[in-house]
Amino acid sequence: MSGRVLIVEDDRRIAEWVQTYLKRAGFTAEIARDGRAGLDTARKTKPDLVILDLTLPYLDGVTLCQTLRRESDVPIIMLTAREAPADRIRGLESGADDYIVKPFEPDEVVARAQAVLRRVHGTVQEIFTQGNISLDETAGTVTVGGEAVTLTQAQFALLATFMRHAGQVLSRDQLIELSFDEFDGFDRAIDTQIARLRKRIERDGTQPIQTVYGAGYRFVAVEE
Amino acid sequence: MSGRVLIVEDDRRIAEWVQTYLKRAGFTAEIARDGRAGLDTARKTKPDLVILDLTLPYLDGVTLCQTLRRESDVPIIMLTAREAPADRIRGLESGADDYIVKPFEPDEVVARAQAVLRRVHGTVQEIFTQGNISLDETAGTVTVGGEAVTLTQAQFALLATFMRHAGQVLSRDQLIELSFDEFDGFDRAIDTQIARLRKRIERDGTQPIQTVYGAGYRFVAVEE
DNA sequence: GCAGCACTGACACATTTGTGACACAACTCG
DNA sequence: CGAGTTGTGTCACAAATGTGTCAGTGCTGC
Repeated sequence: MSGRVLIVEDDRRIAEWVQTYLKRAGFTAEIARDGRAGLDTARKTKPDLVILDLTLPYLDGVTLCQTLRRESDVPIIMLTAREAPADRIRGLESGADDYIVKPFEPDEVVARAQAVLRRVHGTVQEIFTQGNISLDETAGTVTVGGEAVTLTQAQFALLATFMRHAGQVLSRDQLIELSFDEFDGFDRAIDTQIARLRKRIERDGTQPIQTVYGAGYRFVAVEE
Repeated sequence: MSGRVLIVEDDRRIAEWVQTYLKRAGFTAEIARDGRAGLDTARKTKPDLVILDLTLPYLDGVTLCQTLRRESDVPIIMLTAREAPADRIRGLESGADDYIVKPFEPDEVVARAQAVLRRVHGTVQEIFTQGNISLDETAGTVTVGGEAVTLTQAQFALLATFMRHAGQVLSRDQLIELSFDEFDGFDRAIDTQIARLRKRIERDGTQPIQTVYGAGYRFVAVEE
């Protein structure tokens, strides 16, 4: 379950804090620093979910929320500062699907985000393309060079993680953390899965998954 | 990814408790007993992470946090007593990256410390460029004159240290301390690694890594 | 200048450590 | 039960790293 989230929040620290936890939970998260930027970004990137601070420069949260509501049915979670009940009401009236009161636990944000997405969509659409490999999270399909490839669940999750963090070196522990909810086994089990995954996605000598000796693995796009 | 942690906490018992667990997890941990000492130590030793009690003698946690923030971007974890939400907000607003509510499990401190370090070193893309050499810590890649170069872990860590302290003379001991979490071997082993590193990053007579007789080595940028 | 010393570079080697391959057993799900 | 999937153990191989030795170079004091 993943999704593209837009965080509209003027306090950089809070924004990045939320972003981090969302990323760790498998989301892709973008930040807009004020209301106007938030509206622009939302129109352009069409995120799966918007997390919206109530008090924002240029264009306040309520107005932004109403505007977005008129244009799309993107789910919106409102961050309301203080314990001002009036704010919550205004938030929900303006069309938010849920609200979180500051101060909050980051885990709570993740949980609510997942809940809202599950509620609204059932699932979330995600398609990655890197070089000749493309992966559709919704459909659960992978194609290499246009040709369909079948992967097991674990291999699929691994590949998704690789494509989401293309170019980065990922340790076995990171791969486990990012790919599986729960995992029991030594980290060497990853090697086996990587080997199986390689067999299925490598084409005539290309090496999309590189071994970084002593560190882990790295996925890089392969040109046609 | 080294881990030197500074613990600023007036309760000796708690401080040593945390210290023990951090050390066991592979960190190097130092303790300062009050705010002023904390500030001094932080300035002198430049730790990778500061764990900060909110209530401190001489200089309270919030003030210390703000001061540190102005001077550097060292990650800060705040220890907030009890469940005072106001404290958490003040903590985060003053620039802390994360907070932990007392009473806490020592394992939690370790986990958060690792998370914060991962976050800071991981998401913030660290790319150094000096002359024709550029190094990407996230991707684990090095290019010289635009051409990719593969290095081993040790050589990569060494080069990263050099680029981080470009122009400075670094003794072998300093290089070891700054580059490796644990290192077993004589300091002459560094010579071998330097030699191997030079072979890979020198181009037509340039000497990015200079030998300083009797003192150590120095990295200097090379013009095109 | 020059001898003597300390330090560094080069290189081969042995050890250690990490990875790939593969077979097998446990497990899951229909 | 049966097919497919997944983690583990083992082995062989590859890569990396520290050490030892020796030659060469830079300093120092006379």
